[in-house]
Amino acid sequence: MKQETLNFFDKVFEVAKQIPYGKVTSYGAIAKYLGAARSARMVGYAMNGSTGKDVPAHRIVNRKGLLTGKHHFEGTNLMQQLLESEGIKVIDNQIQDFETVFWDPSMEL
DNA sequence: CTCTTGACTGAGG
DNA sequence: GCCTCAGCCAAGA
Repeated sequence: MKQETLNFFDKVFEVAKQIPYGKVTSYGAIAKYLGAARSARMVGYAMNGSTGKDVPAHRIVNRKGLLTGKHHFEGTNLMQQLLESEGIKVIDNQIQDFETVFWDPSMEL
């Protein structure tokens, strides 16, 4: 399976889909796993097309555990609602116990 | 090809 | 610990 054949966006989606329930990760972690540690911005950029797909974009936050991408969701608190539904505590767009729920693809995969 | 934009990150003050 | 600046890279116009 040559992942090189996949577009950068597709790679991001594949990794995002592998994020376990009740866990979150950062753009940089995904980018690093894809071999593009400096392309964290691209990860988020790619997520623009995540809506409508099976990609749990709500599980992806920035390195601070802040829901920077919530503005790309339909509602104003939809992203937070989804995370809380998975047992992740979120207060004011900030994930609580971020280290506990953090999931690093380059570490687990 | 060049310029702009962006759901980021790390370093410096 | 917070704010600002610069670097990073890919896609779209």
